[in-house]
Amino acid sequence: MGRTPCCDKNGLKKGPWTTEEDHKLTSYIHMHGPANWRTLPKNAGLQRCGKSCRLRWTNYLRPDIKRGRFAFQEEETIIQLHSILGNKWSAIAARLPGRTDNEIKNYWNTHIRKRLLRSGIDPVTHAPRLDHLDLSAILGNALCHVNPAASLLALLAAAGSQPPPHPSLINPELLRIAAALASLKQENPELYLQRLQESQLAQHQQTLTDPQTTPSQLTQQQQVELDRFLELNNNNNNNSGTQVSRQDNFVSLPKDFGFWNTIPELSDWYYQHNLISGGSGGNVSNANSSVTSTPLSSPAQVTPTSSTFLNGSLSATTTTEDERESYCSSLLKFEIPESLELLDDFM
DNA sequence: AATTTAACCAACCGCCGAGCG
DNA sequence: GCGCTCGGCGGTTGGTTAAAT
Repeated sequence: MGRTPCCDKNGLKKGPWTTEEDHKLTSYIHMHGPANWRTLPKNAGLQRCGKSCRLRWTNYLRPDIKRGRFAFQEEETIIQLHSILGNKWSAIAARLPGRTDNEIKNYWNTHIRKRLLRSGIDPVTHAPRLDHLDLSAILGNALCHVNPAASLLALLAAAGSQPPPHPSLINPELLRIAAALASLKQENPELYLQRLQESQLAQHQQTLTDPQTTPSQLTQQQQVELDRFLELNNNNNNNSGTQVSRQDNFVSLPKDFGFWNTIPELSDWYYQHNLISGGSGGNVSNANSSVTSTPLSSPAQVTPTSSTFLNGSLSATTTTEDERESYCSSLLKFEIPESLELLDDFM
């Protein structure tokens, strides 16, 4: 009944592999193929468990493994896929040729996760998180490179305004608006608070952070998200320099999304001017009206791809920590249409 | 120069579903 | 149909190296 045990662990070697062991394993698999891990160690002359041999082969010795540092594009893909798939490392690895699940998992835990946290993004939900936001870093960056009005953001956040300002405010133009909002808060705090209370942000955030357990198989929704992402990636790769139609690949900003909904007049103004869709206004049809967009109903908010937003300013092969971190921050910016100047009237 | 701390990553552990006997 | 193992997976550990004190 059943099978004989995979291996008797007594007397089998553990720990790091020697080059001699690697050579034995590689030679055997080249001759016989990676089949029947139970009998492989004995046949190959290895004092190892079959499981250990399989791990060594799949994670290190396999000839198609791409060693070395992750390319920028790979990192971006990992972040995107993780936002859709969660900690399904094998599923992510299946879409990154040459990378193993173990390698991706390690890289996520030691690099990407920390970088997202520093950028104020929850690495689990991929949503902006004020409690993880390094405000001093953002403030410093804004003061040096963007616009002093960023300080208003930090001040608002530090003052505990709820819900927290959306990171898109890091954009200089939006920072200008933030300054006006801060002024509104100062001059008419009751109206300001009323706007905040009318927000449905909490409800939306709950849908973003629904702590459901992850099944071993992809859910139908995850598969849809993944297909959408892969299709978008293919389109971007096949049409370099050509922006993918958001109307086709993204669902425009929901009306109850983030910061915008904290100021209903602001979001209404956008709808009325057809800058975002889904509300009383029309679709995103204006080429200059790429306010923001997000895929529909993902378990976590998915950030747009770099090719959509960076205009090729950052090469796919640039890999320094500073550049990557800078890119993470840039993901938090959105393009603002010139017509947004009309907001001055609104203010 | 010595020690401590942090970062990295290969390898192990334990669980689970599929499938064999 | 049942018991068991295999193969795969995600989480965790611990050894090694680099950086900081």
